[in-house]
Amino acid sequence: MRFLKDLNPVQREAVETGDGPVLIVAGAGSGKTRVLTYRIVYLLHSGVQPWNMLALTFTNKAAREMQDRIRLLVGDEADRIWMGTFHSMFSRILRREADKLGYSRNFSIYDADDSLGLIKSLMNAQNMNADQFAPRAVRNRISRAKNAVQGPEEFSRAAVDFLDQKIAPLYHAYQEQLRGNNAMDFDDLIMQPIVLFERHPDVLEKYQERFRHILIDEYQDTNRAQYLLVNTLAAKYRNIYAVGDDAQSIYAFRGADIRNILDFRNDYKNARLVRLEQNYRSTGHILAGADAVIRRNKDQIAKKLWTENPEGNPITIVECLDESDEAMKIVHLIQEQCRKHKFQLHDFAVLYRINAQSRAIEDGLRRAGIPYVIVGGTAFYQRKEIKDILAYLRLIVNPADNESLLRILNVPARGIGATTQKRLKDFAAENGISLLEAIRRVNEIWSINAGIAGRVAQFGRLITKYIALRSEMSAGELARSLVDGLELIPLLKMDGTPESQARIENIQELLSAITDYDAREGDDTLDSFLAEASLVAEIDMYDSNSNAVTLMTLHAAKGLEFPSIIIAGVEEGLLPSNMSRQNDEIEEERRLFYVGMTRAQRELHITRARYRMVYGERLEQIPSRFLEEIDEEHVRTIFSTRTRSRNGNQGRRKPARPQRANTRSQYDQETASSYSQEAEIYVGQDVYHPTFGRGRVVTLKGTGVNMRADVDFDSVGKKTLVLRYAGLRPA
DNA sequence: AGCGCACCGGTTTTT
DNA sequence: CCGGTGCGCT
Repeated sequence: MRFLKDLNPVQREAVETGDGPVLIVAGAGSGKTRVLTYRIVYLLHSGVQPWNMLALTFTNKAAREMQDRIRLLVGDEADRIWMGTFHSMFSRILRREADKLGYSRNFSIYDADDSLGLIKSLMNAQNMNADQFAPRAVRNRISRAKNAVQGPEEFSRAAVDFLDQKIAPLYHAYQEQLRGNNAMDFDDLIMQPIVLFERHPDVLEKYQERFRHILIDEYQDTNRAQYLLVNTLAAKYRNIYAVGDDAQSIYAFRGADIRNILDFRNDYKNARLVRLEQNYRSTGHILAGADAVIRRNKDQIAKKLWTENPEGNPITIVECLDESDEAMKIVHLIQEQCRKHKFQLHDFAVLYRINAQSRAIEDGLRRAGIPYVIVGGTAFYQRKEIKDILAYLRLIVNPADNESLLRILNVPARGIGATTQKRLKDFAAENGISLLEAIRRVNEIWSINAGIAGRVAQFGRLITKYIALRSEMSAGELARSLVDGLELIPLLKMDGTPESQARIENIQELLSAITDYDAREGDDTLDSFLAEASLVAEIDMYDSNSNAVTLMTLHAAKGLEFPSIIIAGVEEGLLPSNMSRQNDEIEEERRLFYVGMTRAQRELHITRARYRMVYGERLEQIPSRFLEEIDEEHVRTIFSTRTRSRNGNQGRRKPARPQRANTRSQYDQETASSYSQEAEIYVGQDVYHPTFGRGRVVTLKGTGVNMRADVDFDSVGKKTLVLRYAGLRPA
């Protein structure tokens, strides 16, 4: 096994360790991904069949990248390993076994928004005052219960405080509605498999035999339900290989339970423990500074990170006046380092605590003409126009999905309002039928007058038509025909605003994504496309090769690394967030800061502002307590030299040099978009597409993952393709 | 009955 | 600066 020579002795021990429970405590930058990858290759070499492994990662992107690396080492065998997030892997299992749980295999997956909509309508139906209980709070409580594997009954029995007692019947009703809609929420994708395995020991045994080796990445961020699920699945062979770092546990708010990793050796007696402590990523100053911060936390698995890397430059703390000054200083930092270290734009990431911070930074970058990509914010699949179309498609695939139906019943506007909706709902409830069924029988509902009933019936016929068309068309054709039939694009065109133009482009992008998915995956793709679409995270679409600075939250940065990191807004109230009061929450914020610091390879800059607009009010900010925790020897501080008076004409700064800013950004946009580094596609090039054959690139639009090409094909004429999906090759 | 407009309130992080 | 809710108009 030649590849083992790429590993240091400890990594090698981690890779070659025997069967049974294993915990790899992998410090930041210690080669965790490499160990996990080689462990899988090692298992394959020792005779384990690829289909006997289940590898669970934190993001789809991580899974994809790992699969790519394994493929380079062992070839196509890699594709037979089940590798993906908990949510996508278990939704696959659930689809196969859905009937055993009283669902059918075409169930819908509800995201947090869909769940919230359902909870709101339940609260309305039960005349619960939304002022008393925030629907979001109810949803979060239910989600937490599910993460702790509490079904409605257990929850109800355990409910002691007032709020829980109020929520218990809602939880019950919510779960019933989900079942009625043939839908699962995110948490169900973990909890329902547990239920499945409890009720059907034969099914459990089938999967225990199947997945004899289970590997889990980012183990510190698993929740109780995930722990239990893996525990059940691994009970027979006990080959559980968990990799994680307790110091990087940052998802407690979503149910992650750090005890899973801290107690691993209690849960699995005679588990082997390997500590990866040599850091290959960061310079000495950065690592020492980060270590000084994280040392303050109690409750840790003992470890001491070290590195043979050079000391490098000290960590720089840049004091700024306010958020726009901060943005300017970030621009300067980027420009200066590009000159000094020959860094390129994709070598930089700007990290922040909350998405709202990106606005000011974006403004600064835009003004300087520096291209950037944002990870997070409003994810593509969360956009209204996209969710609307997906709701149509979901309804077509799963006619029981009342929630999706309600979303689109009046989109685009058909003159079917709240009152009519209520009447339809009542009729459906009285007769125990789905909303779509009620719509088909709208003539029997006397309270709905003829004019409106006509429009309702028309909607019913539309959906019925597409349900029938589904067996005759590919998913791509169906979606395209639907968008045409709804006349969404002409409707948006009439608006004429830049936003509606962007929406049109988003819709077209969605259509190409479906078409390309079709071309790749073959038949029955609408189901699986919809399932995958609900589970993509923004980070999954992130393309690190684009010629742009990356902006994202500290959470999104987990698992990534960049030559140069800038952490913005390191102030009390922001980092640590003022939502965190108790000590364990402060410790989580500290871990978050630690995660951010340890993303840096060569340069780490931290900015903070003395004043910041919060709630439309200019507040004086105090430096984060975490800054003092970095030993002085690793830090250099640059104080703000500017005075407050300059801020007086801040709002007027824009007209001061509009010409120059505009030309610059136009220039950059052009250079950025006429050439795609990743695919090496440029305008005028002859290309080859797996489905459409030969063609020539006419134009390129967008940047990064959104980059699209108009290609003139010999076979089918002109088509717009999203490069990320299209698989174009230079011909 | 539905739609458009104005105000108000509430804001972390996300599979 | 964004969305949701409530009111008044059509």
